[in-house]
Amino acid sequence: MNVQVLPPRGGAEPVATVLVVDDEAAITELVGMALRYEGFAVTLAATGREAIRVAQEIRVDLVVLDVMLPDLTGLEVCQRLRAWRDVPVVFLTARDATADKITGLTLGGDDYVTKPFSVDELIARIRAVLRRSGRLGTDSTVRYADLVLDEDAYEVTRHGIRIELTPTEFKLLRYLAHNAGRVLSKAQILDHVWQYDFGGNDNVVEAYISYLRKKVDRFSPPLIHTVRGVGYSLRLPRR
Amino acid sequence: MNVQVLPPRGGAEPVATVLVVDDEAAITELVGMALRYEGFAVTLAATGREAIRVAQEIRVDLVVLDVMLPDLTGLEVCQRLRAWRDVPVVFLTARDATADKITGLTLGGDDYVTKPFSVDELIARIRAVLRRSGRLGTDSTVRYADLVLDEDAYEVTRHGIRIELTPTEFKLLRYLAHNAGRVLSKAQILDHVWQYDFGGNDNVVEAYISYLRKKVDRFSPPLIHTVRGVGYSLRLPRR
DNA sequence: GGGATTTCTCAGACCGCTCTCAGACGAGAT
DNA sequence: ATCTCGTCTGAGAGCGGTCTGAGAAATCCC
Repeated sequence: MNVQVLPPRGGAEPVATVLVVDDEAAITELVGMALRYEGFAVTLAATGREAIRVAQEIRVDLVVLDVMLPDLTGLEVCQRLRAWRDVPVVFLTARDATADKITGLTLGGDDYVTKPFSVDELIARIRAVLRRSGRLGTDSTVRYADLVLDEDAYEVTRHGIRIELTPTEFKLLRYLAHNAGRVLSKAQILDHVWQYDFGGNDNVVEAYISYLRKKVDRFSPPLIHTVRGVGYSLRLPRR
Repeated sequence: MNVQVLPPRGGAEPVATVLVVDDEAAITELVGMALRYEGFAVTLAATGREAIRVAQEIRVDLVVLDVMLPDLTGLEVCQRLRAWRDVPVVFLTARDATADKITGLTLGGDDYVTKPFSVDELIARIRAVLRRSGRLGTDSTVRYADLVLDEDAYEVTRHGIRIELTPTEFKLLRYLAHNAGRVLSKAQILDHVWQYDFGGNDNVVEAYISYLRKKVDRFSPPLIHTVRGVGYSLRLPRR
């Protein structure tokens, strides 16, 4: 029935160990909470030196690294880590970062995400980097019924027919697909899919659900269902 | 799961330990009483600091946390608790919300409920969060005779046939099902199923029982029974 | 810089849901 | 049988959640 792994991955061993480095506790909290829920083991650090110390003590599969830290720059931390052991990195950068600061960040299979980011987007990037580095399975697709969503190629098909989505539509559908069968409230969707500083109201979720329906549920059977007073759910129709 | 367990769960050990934090004694009293009745062990706190102190002294499985406390915000309390030990949280927020749009409340598998809430709704959310965090069985269904009620999917079936219910009908049936075999007065039902500030009269319960009968007791045998002068009961017919 | 695309807001329409009222119904008492 | 009181239920008003088109604002991309 449920295609995807829905429960928060019980007692089994973690998917991977992630070190989250940022001087803002709000950010490390946010990211740590979401990663733990997704089954990752998480360690937090507030400074570059602390990050390096931690990375030498425990095995880390990936580092989420703010480029602006109080003591060292993200690139310096990255270099010192790499001198010790090769570990993939996802950088966090300010939105207005100039191009020259960003170049070089994505070398070697790394990636970067600009603040303020959407939590789910960050996790998707983390997964993608882990896949590229061979630390996770290589399948980048999510499937539900005849819907196929390729997270690396940003492509969606139904019945094998290509569906063109805008970035936000894609993120919303990805979140729904990852939680297929589960009812998701508008607040939940806003928390995961939209940037963490989004201040608007949840009508925007209704609007995007409407857009998605026009594109994705043009085919039958409809997969996007409203549960009035509760939220939305991606699933096959029941009877 | 325990559904037919009717008495307020005798001497056995508690289902889980819940810390309820709110500066309004009326709220902590209300919630505490309901939780104890459901077999939870309950501790109350009126301030953020007190909550943190308590959580460090005793093992707590879940925290019910008002986002507006006199000393700290709910998020701050949450952050400090998490630094100490990972514990799931159900937040209480004001509905009118003077733009207290707090995001991220649902990120780590946590949830929130807006005031004024219905007591049973809050308890259902608490159960759901405990289930997701693996601190309770993972079965989200309640069963009685051929009636199955899935609290996560918001779905009800009888004989495996889907029954469409409105939100209030669903909550009422959930309350009846959790107390199957027991006679519940209209006042009791109003107190648990409706928001605690509901000002109307009992007739609304009669009306909803009537709706439920049309949908649920369309099948035989009838499960919803009137005990004249006392209340209602969900059970198999006698003799 | 300017055009195209995307995001977000707003407002209106729609319609399902909630709750009330009032009268019908029925059980139990006398 | 009749009365009384509690319960049931149809009708309907009002509310509120959801959907969607239109357009403003932001962003992207060449």
